[in-house]
Amino acid sequence: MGRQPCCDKIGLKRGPWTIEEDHKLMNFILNNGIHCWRMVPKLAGLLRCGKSCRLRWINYLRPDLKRGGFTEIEENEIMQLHSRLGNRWSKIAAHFPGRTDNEIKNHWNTRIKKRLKVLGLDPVTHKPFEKKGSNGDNDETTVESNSSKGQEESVEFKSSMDNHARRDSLGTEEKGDEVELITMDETNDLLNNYDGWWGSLDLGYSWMNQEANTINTSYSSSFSLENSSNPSMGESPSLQEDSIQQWAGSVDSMLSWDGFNHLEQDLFFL
DNA sequence: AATCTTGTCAACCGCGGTAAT
DNA sequence: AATTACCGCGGTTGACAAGAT
Repeated sequence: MGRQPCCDKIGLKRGPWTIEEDHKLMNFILNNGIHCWRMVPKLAGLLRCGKSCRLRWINYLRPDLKRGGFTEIEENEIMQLHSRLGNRWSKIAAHFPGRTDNEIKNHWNTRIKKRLKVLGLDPVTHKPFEKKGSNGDNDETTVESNSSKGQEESVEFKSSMDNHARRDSLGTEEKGDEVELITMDETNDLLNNYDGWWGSLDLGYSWMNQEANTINTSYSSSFSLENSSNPSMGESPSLQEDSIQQWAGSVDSMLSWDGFNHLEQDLFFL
């Protein structure tokens, strides 16, 4: 019955991608576009599953990717969007051309989340923590302004994040996807708080982000495309041919993506 | 200098919705 | 209509690097 299996999954390579594999995948997509991910590894001569190829393309090889650290503006926007959308990273990423959901998710989990905690804000609800006891451990709950409604909202939000089905029941419209976590007044307070604590957080942060911004800008000017949408399923390869060829030229001139990445990181932390 | 701890991020896993048969 | 695979998403893991001891 049903469909044919995409691959037998036997003898498929896993783990980090090599430069050679990257080039094979890039060359294939540049020449053929993407019509069906399950066919990509076969046609490109890769011992990977289509899923792995898709992930590698989206998160690393895509020509319109914006690399480097997040700017303060971007981080603020991520927090604002997260307060509205929750952990729907793909929705959040849609607001940041050149950024991947994985990148934003990682940044959230490794940086922003911790900063919120340091400031006594619950990364899930974006509201202040209330210490349950005086033992100083992480046993924290969220303050809900003595509002039972607020408690319900908080609980609902948490469960909604755990329930995948809910995310799709909200509809495809952007507005429909937004979780009503907090009221508009609360949102304004939240944004004001963000402005306040971002300004006072760490003194070195602003210049660090400026550095990152500079690098991002210079990188983007070299590699970003006028049309930032990536060649995707069902899209004609010719749509972005010029841009992609331009990008491909740039890629070929690099020793490797990894090499460039490390160079960029070195510059970033100078 | 060696070891341990912490931070970062690429890649994988598993799930739900959708499409193909 | 039922079954099965594909796609996209979010959660999690593990390798590596950097910093601390």
